[in-house]
Amino acid sequence: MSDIQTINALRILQSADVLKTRLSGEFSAVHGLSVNEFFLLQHLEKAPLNRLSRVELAKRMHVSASTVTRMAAPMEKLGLLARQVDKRDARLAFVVLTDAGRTRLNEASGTFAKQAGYVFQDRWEKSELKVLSELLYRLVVGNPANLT
Amino acid sequence: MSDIQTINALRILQSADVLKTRLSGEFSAVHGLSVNEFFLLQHLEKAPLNRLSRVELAKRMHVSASTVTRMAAPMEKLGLLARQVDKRDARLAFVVLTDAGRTRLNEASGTFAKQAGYVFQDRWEKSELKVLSELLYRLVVGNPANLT
DNA sequence: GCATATTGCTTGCATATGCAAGTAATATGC
DNA sequence: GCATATTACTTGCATATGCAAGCAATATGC
Repeated sequence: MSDIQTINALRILQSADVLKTRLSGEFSAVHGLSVNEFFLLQHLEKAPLNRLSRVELAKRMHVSASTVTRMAAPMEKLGLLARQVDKRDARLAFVVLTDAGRTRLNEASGTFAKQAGYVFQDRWEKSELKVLSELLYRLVVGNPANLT
Repeated sequence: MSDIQTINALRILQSADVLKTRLSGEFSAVHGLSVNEFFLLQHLEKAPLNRLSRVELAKRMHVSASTVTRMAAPMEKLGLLARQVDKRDARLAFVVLTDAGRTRLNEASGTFAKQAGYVFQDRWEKSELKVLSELLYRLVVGNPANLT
């Protein structure tokens, strides 16, 4: 447990755990969303036409296609998502963000920002947060999963 | 999707996903360990007497006590861990790192360092890695889960 | 010192997720 | 243009994990 790269990897993994733990509580309680469902909505909002095929969504979320199938079903029933079959290619079943989904996402984004604020406030200067974001950017840049 | 704190939180979560994906493949293939089992071994190695109660281990790993119970059982059978009941308090069942466990951990640590190297090399100067580690340190300092 | 509360661990049940197989649609090679 | 391969999605099964209940041991209040 020594070289700087190992330490950074460990700290990133642990920081993510801390963040996820903080988020998941309030997310399910206040918004009825899991953290992963929140990310699903975000990927759709960022996508052209607010829609993505299930396979593409799976890649961006770092989950399997079956997980997307199973996550989308209940969210469709709630009206947060819709299914849209492609006319040219009947295999494609897009997941589309509905207005209700966008509304829910906006509410949850507030919670996300609030929790991120708790975590970072008072321990980092604004300039340091900027440096941190730039260093982390190199880890996620080019990754289709990147939401920032 | 705007303020710097939100962006940093998102990037940390995504970076952790990238790292975990990279690690889990080689870990299970080469060492027969999941990433979480690797962390379990690390927590024990860092602990006094190389042992921790199940409850304490659960806290440090950010998992439930039942998960520790279930993770430890097969690792005990493999001889990587041992169970040690406290004489004073018969409720306490320590999880202890065995020599075989330490050996396995050392092998896996090499893999971890190698993968961390792949991720960070060529994209960060040594000095930047130092800055990154210091900024991340504030997220994990004081956390009993911190391994660095 | 006894009744009650708390603590540490385990187990049953529910949920989440991956993998592999299955199905249907489209693409490719000839 | 037909046979085969590939792609997109779904489903069955296995594993991982949390929560709540259960159990046993210890601590606490009186």
